[in-house]
Amino acid sequence: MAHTHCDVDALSTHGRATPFLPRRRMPHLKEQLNGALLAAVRLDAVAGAAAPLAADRAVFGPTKNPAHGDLATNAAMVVAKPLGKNPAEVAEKLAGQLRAHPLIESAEVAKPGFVNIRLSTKAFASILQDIVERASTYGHMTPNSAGSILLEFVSANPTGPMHIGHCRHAATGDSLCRILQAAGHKVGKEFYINDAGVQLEALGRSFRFRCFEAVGLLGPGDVQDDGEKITFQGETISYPGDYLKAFAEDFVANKCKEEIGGLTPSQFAWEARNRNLQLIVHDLAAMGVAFDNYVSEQALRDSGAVERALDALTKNGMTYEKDGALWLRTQDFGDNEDRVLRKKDGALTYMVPDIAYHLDKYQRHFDQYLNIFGADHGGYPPRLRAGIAGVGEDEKKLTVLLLRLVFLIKHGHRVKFSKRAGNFVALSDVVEEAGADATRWFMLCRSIDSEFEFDMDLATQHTSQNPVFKVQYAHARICSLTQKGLEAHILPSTDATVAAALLTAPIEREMLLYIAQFPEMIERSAKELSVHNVPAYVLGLADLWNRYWTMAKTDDSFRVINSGNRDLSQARMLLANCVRQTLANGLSLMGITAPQRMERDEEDAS
RNA sequence: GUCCCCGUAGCUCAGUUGGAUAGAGCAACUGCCUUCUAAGCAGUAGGUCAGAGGUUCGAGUCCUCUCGGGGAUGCCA
Repeated sequence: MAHTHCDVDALSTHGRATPFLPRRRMPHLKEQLNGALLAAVRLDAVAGAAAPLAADRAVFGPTKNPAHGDLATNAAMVVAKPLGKNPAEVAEKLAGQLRAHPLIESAEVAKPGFVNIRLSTKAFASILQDIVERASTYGHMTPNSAGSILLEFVSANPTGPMHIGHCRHAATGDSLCRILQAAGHKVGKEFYINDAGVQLEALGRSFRFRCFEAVGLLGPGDVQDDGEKITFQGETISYPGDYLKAFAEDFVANKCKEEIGGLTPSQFAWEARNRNLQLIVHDLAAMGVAFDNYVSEQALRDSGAVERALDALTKNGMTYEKDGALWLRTQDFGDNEDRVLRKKDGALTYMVPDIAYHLDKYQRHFDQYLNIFGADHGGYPPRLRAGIAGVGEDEKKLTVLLLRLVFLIKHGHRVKFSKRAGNFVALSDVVEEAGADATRWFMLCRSIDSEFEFDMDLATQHTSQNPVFKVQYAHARICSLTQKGLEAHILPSTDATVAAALLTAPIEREMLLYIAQFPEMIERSAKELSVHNVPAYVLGLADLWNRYWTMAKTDDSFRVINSGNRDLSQARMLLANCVRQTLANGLSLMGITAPQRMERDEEDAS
């Protein structure tokens, strides 16, 4: 497992039938074939006693070479060794069994012991039929057929606007939610607001300074500004960015000096907090991301949850006193050393509210808890686990994904940013410049374990080979084709079996096999908690469609409409619609629109 | 020091619990629009999968070691 997270297996509950739940749907093609494979291996004539050894490793997989058929299995090789038999012999027996299966046209043995199969017309028909019947839910499990998950992501501090890093978090979290929902999980999206403690006090000081500045309350010697750092009445202004100036000017607009001067520090802090939060919600909305729930740290503190968590930790013996401080045994959960919960001076560390928050999550009884943190928070997971276990909950239900950094590339160079100077690449700027669709695409297309360079010059290209537009274009083309078909009275075939029998061109078979893999792709993404497979998948499908499309440019016999054969035209129209549906479903997993039309800009065309 | 992640084409990165001849996008070169949208397609070129051992029918993938890059290791949050 490549990811920086733990207990992935605990999340992979899909694909395994839960006894109390009905089977969510008919098994898809690959599941049926794998089932048939295992049944065949289990026969005494094939592997018999060795079959259990094959249960995990023997599967059908796609072939890279068309000469190897539609699908291939390694089952014979897996099983031959423990049986002490020749893989080719086992493969021959296995192939003999598989040939009898209605979804299998032919089964042949190849070199070391592969069994290569070709699918029957019935199998190809079932692919088409499945998509027609399931439409926008094709590839999905029945909703809520798998465990519930509370997914926390972004949780940006309400101290300023969101930057490009949050962008990746937002896109990843939202897409992961969609993938997990498609895999049958019930998912809650949650945002934790760090609106208490020293951070918020610092925000209040900064905002108070800007308000005083805006209303003309600054006294002589109040402000020191050496270009690097601003201090106000001897205290550092931690958030010097212009956004607080704008908030301040708006806030003081209808207020007199006395009114401003009479406000308490916490009133300033809360005012700034509210305005920042509003900005965050607004920025997220621009990306199409919305949360189901926002949890305020301050509200948790007010409710007494923090004290309760601390009490639980001490009561359960997960803590000890040393050097006048209270420590948590985080080493038991992989930490290098134990961590302090209550400092010598009596103040609690940030860990306690965080643990209280997680206790609050657990009290809402989800099956799993999933957090997306920045990779710079790599120290968190062991501490959180220790805390969760310490309050008597099952820390194995927590999975933490660590998401790596994003760098913005403009004109071929990394854009430098410094939080100190208050200049950073704002999420809103990225979305405004590249659009929500392209932004989401690029934020999703890399494994979360890789740092990634967001190339603005590529993302904003509408004229060149921008992958987002390529996929959307393929979708729009099929919509356009369907429209043309309507005008020509060529409707998608309603008989999948007839259609499948006519769709015999290699590229057509390739497309059918490809769209048949969509459900597996979702399952795999949900199991691995990864998002980057989705863009890769839809791009691959768009490529296939575009290739098919262009073939008709030079060979009329590949045209969908006017192919000279009405049944064939209708069969191809059905295939086109199934490809379109799969593209749309894939884009939907990323939260990217699937446009019906794409008009070419005059500017872009030049 | 310890732990985690990364190292694959000129660049950015995929590579499905170990499978057959290692892929995509961008960049480069050559072709293809009287036709269902050329925001497209075909072809060419580009690789000691960081390195060395090991495991086996079979390794980019698993194990060990080495070398590089990044992150985590506060009584900060």
